[in-house]
Amino acid sequence: MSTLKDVAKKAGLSVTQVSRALNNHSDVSARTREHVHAVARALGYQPNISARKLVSGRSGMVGLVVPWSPDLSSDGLFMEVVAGLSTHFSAREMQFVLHIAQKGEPILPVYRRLIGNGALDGFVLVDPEDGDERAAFLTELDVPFVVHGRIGENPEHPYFDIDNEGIFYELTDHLLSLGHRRIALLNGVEGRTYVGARRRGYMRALAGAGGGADKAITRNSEMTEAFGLVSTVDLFSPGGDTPTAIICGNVRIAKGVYQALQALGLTIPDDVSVVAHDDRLANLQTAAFYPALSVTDAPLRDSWKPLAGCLADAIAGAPLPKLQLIGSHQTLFRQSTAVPRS
Amino acid sequence: MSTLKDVAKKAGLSVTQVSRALNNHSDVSARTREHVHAVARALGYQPNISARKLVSGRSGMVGLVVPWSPDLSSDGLFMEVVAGLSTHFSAREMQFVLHIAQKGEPILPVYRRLIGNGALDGFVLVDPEDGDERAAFLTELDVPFVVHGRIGENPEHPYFDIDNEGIFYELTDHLLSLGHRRIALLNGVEGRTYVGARRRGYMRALAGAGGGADKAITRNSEMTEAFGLVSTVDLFSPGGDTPTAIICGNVRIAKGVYQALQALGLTIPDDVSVVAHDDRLANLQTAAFYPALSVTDAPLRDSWKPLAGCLADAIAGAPLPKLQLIGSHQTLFRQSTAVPRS
DNA sequence: TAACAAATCCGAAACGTTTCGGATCGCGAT
DNA sequence: ATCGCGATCCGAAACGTTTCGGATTTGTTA
Repeated sequence: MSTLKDVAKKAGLSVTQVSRALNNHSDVSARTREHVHAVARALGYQPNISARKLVSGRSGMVGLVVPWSPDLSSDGLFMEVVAGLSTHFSAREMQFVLHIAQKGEPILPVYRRLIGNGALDGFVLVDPEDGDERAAFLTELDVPFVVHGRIGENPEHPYFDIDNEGIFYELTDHLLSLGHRRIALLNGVEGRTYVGARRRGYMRALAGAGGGADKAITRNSEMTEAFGLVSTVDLFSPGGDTPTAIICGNVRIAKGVYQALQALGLTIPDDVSVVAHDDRLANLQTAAFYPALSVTDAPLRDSWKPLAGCLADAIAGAPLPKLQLIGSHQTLFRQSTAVPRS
Repeated sequence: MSTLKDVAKKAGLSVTQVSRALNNHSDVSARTREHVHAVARALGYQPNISARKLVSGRSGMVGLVVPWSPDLSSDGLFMEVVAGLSTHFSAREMQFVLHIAQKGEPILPVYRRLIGNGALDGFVLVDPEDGDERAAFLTELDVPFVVHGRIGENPEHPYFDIDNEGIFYELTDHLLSLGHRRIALLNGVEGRTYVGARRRGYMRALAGAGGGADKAITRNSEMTEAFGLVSTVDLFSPGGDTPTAIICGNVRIAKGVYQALQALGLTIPDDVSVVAHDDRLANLQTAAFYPALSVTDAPLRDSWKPLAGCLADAIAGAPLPKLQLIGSHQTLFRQSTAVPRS
């Protein structure tokens, strides 16, 4: 491995100037900078991140810590997350490392170890929960991190999120404006921050509509096809809160709902309207549903790049307002919604 | 973060002696060593691995590099590997980091980057293939690594492996000694080192037996239930090399074979004997098969500890013979094997 | 031509650890 | 008293990088 000194010798410059040249610093002439870069490339020079970290406090390594759980592997999602983040940090010449914590191991000490030995510059936090302890802990220790989602009302932390509340307001409002008054929401597991945001959007829309629409009908569960199927059957069982429209937390749920409604002999959208939010995770083409599913569309895949950028900026010391990002979404209303049967 | 200097000041000793005390070096009295440890604990001292790496050349971080592929997540195996290795490196106060390479990205430059910047001390190599380029590359660069499996005839690299050849010799020999002469082997995908080893064991046993047993009947594929099912149907189709016994690369294959044989109206072990190697990965209880499946048993879960130990020793500079380990296995012959129908 | 500013460069210190070579001390043997 | 030895300690150098403060060169203006 060649060092800065080697490059300096070969380029006929001081170590100082070579360092500045390679880091594209200001007071080095364009000519020498190019020359230094050329020499460095020729020698296959790579900066030693340990030395760099020691003096500058930055190693360029960031991490993701996840507790081991069996469904890490079952769900294809996790690998998608890792691959996506890895890709975009690489593009910024940063190293992304994954640390799987042991089963049942408390998570905070893991962060403490990883921070204490000074290997990592910052962290990505996924699957935030209400009152998330990790964010509080890292804030306390003044360690940079970015959250995929938002924790609490007015978050003081860097994040990338989509407007979950707004999206579910839109979905609910769309159905309300068609005339629906009994609208069910099939939401995710209580405790996840996005689940609360989605509920708030739904409630806010209901509260704004007249005509006795303020009665919430919600179910919470892991967002699976089975959940959609089972809760639809339940909702339409005698004595139930039979809704005229169903909002699904994702497309998988919607698939279960479609199956259940077909089995129950109910048609979409004549008997029941169905909408969903599509994160594009499952390989389900919503346009190919029959009838074509009305959705709000916000690919989760689009998160990794802004997340990586946000953490990089946070480490570089950007001010908070620049580190709070909201992704965009599209509204695609198709054939699965209509005015309710009188 | 408190440093060595802080600990030294508080303990009333020199930095040198504190370092030696914490690393359990020889020329420090038992009393001071305990004292230093106590002070360090009280201060929550953690060594800065960057500083350590810089001077000693060791960071205590090791890595696993895997190319991204969709079936990383589908198969539960991968997470099992990561969690297992992570656990056992943690136990040795080492950091285990996972690096997912991008889809289709050539893998050697990834290693080069990871080595060049000096972050990692060594690597674990999994899923070795015949003539594996990674091992050659790392050997060339003189970077420590351990292979889960063996590459080539007389490997010059550290490894932990099971005796695949011996195991499949045993399985084949067991069937031969019962009188079988037409024995099929349902093996994994050609190219993986263990697949070759298993084939060699099978062939060696066949070659040693008389009576026209030297005709190999083999199939290669991903080792799934479907593979077992399909190839059994194929083997017993008219004009096929109808065997009297089947050796399965794992228990999933065996499950498919059982299903196929039942569908074909053939009974185990009267019409066909079945054996398998059990790596305990799938949650299939071989004793609960009907009839109970004869297996060789070598839990893959038992690999992570020796693998971690082997890499740690390799980094510490242990001689090669101490770094080439073979795991043990058990032979459990049960009710799925019998003498062939005359 | 002198003076000054801008551009470009460099030496040396610093980060936190390990380790080499030597220092100090007590103590029994010569 | 001297020597040697083991046990225990310490100062200083080194690892490869960034950065502070100052030095040198170049170009421009009075």
